[in-house]
Amino acid sequence: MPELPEVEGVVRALAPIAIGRTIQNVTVSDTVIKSKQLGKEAVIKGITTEDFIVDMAGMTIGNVTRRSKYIYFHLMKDGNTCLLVSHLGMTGAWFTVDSVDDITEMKFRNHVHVVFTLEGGGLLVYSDIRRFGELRLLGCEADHPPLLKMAPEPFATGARKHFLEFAAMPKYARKPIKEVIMDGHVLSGCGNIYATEAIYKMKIHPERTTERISLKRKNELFDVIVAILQESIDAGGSSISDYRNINGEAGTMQDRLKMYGRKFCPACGSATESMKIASRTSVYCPTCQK
DNA sequence: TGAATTGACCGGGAGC
DNA sequence: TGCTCCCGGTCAATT
Repeated sequence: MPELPEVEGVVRALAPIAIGRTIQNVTVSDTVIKSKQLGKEAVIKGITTEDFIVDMAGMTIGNVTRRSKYIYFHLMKDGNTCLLVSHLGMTGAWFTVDSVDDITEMKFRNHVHVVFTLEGGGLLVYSDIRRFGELRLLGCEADHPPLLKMAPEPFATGARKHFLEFAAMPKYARKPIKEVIMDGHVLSGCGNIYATEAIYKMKIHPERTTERISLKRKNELFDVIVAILQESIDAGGSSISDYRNINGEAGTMQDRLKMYGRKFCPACGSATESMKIASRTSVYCPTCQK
């Protein structure tokens, strides 16, 4: 599952290869074409497959950036700018290869859905096993309002203030803290893995409601989340399940996780327990987390 | 009007 | 071996 650190790794790997390149043509898998023909919004969102192919051809990639868990391809064509927004969903991955056959892992090679052929050679490939990811071609961010509602980047000035203000709002204050820190309107880019780790480090029970955590502790929690996200970026992300970086390589952060996916608490040895919070599995130590 | 819930999008893999 | 069902990030639609 790619979260913010994993997406950051993809962007850092993708940017130097993609910036300045022009897309010669685009091909879309039969699977996606058939789904779209059935009226489903499979991978390519908000536009027909035909229009996507026509519009993307001739685009020059001016920049590749990250916003929360989204990848933004800043594009130019005929003097106009636009934005290709990519979310990896559960199992999405980008590859830069000379041929699709160069994708070594079969489960990714078998689920290639969009191939951008670049002028001067080389392919930019989007693969997605479960097709939960999305590609959305926009004129600008404002064309897709949910993007404007995202909380500030956790590393940006103002993110702490935003987090504390939103966490104090009644609609969030009465919810479990784990649900609140995973909510992209409150805090950007903290998914289930890092939320699990952060509240474990803070010794906070996942069900504890936000209003029952002091302002001082909420400040500390924010610091812990930011530190964990940064640590994971430095470690190349966590390779849980189907995340791979641009070269199909795995990160090492999963080895540093203290609670996510653990059977026993590394601090006290208690058997961990799990429960559903906001329909996501929350693993916690019943002894340490109160 | 806003909040809460449900549905859509899926294949891998666990469990039986 | 083969079947069933759980899993989950996000948005949209519905209640």
